[in-house]
Amino acid sequence: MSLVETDDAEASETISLHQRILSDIREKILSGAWPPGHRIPFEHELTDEYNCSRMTVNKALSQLAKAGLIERRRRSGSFVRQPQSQAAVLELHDIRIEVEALGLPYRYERLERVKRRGNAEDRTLLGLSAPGPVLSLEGLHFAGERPFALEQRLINLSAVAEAGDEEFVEIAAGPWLIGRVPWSEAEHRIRAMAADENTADALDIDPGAPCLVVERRTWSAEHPVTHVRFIYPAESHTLVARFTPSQG
Amino acid sequence: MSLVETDDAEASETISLHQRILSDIREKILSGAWPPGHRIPFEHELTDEYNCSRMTVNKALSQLAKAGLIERRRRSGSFVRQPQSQAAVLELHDIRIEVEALGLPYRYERLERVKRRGNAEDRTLLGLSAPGPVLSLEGLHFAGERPFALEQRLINLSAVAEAGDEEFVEIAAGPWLIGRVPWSEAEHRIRAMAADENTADALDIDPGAPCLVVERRTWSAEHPVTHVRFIYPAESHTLVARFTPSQG
DNA sequence: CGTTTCAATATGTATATACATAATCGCCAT
DNA sequence: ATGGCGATTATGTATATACATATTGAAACG
Repeated sequence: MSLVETDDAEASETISLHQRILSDIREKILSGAWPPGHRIPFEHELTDEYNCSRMTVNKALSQLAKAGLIERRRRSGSFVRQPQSQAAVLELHDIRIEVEALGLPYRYERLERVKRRGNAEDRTLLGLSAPGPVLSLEGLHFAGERPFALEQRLINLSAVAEAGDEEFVEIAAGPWLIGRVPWSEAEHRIRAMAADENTADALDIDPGAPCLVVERRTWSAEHPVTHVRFIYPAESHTLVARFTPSQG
Repeated sequence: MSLVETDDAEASETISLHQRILSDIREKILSGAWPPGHRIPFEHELTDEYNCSRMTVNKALSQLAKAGLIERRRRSGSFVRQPQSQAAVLELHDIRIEVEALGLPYRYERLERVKRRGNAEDRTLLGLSAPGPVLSLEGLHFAGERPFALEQRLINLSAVAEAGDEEFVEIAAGPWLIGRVPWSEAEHRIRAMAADENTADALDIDPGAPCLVVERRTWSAEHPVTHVRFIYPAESHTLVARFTPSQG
């Protein structure tokens, strides 16, 4: 592999030329040295600068373009783009992980489990057009002795038939579904809500207390799989989302 | 450009071979035809299947690997990965856009503007180590006649000196900052909160009513730029985040 | 003067080739 | 058996080359 030794005497890392070009340009843009609208050197100029072939430069620039940092125009060149609509990446971990990250013991407890033919509300939540069997689950996630989150879930049994045979007494359906369902799409809705009687009771908070609600609908191969609603007491949880322009 | 005609008699699109390989494999994975753990054909096999060079196949597979859909192992081949921790992309638009998308007239009204030497709280919020001048702003975003969101913002004047000369009476600082600051990083925190006296008063809701709070800290070239807190009455706003496995 | 045409140019896609690297398998010697 | 060693193999990176395509600027033309 043709690698490059950085001139740093102390820590001479070996990174690929591709990576070097990429991070060089990225740095110029993020530092503001090349402001939005600035024309990036032509491929043939970078070819000279880095003493490499055009393909290598092209690959790096294409990647930056795909990441949205630059815009490429035939015959004109490549230009630093105007910073775009803030899009942030929200990592939604398994609740067990989140709780354990707090250094607290995790426990799950099922409250309710009902198998039924999906009613109108079920079908709306799942996004099902035709009626079919669904599994409705309610459970509590604990951090230590305190309720951490209330989970209300619907599973489309037409899509995941085996789920109908599971009891989900001590394991939540989330981890169970992972690994049983292939790559899927998801839509999340995040909002605030006042705790109703049921919720307040389950979470051991006052009725009307503010809660953070995260709802997730999941599809696999175009078929609805599950709808889940997590309700967190306001104090217990903050979502964190990061935006970093195209790490690559 | 070497393009490929799809065999579809009706709508013969011309897409690049690269794109075709990419979407073919993507489809196989998302449909579950190639479940997690499945070994993808070797590059030389795909080379045969698509009758193209290894470079073309390699580029496509590398892209899928970068997107996290597959994992590549030297000497062993490429494998479909286990679906990862759900990471969703959260689009955070300008509030004006959001309001206008609702078909309501938008208006911004400044409530307060204070220039001061950053106190301890300011510095914590901004992530500033040294003291320095800051601009503190409070304003209301209206959708029609109803308050839509309360904005509380700090701007690090050491990073954006010109902001000190702006009044921000009728335009919010957000749109003003875009275009004046180069590409930046951001961290968002999302939580629920009960409205305090001030907030309830400004938003014309009951004290204690649930609110959705979005806080954003922004850095440009490692320097803190601004900290902003948006407070939405629970009814007025839902954040939507999507996860789609690697559109490319 | 406006319009059309054409050549120049930067990027887009693909090929064939080459060698590096990491991981694995099987062989061999202990 | 077992531990090490080298050959094999699939991927990783890079090159030189070729031609396609979109766009621009200038020349040619009416």
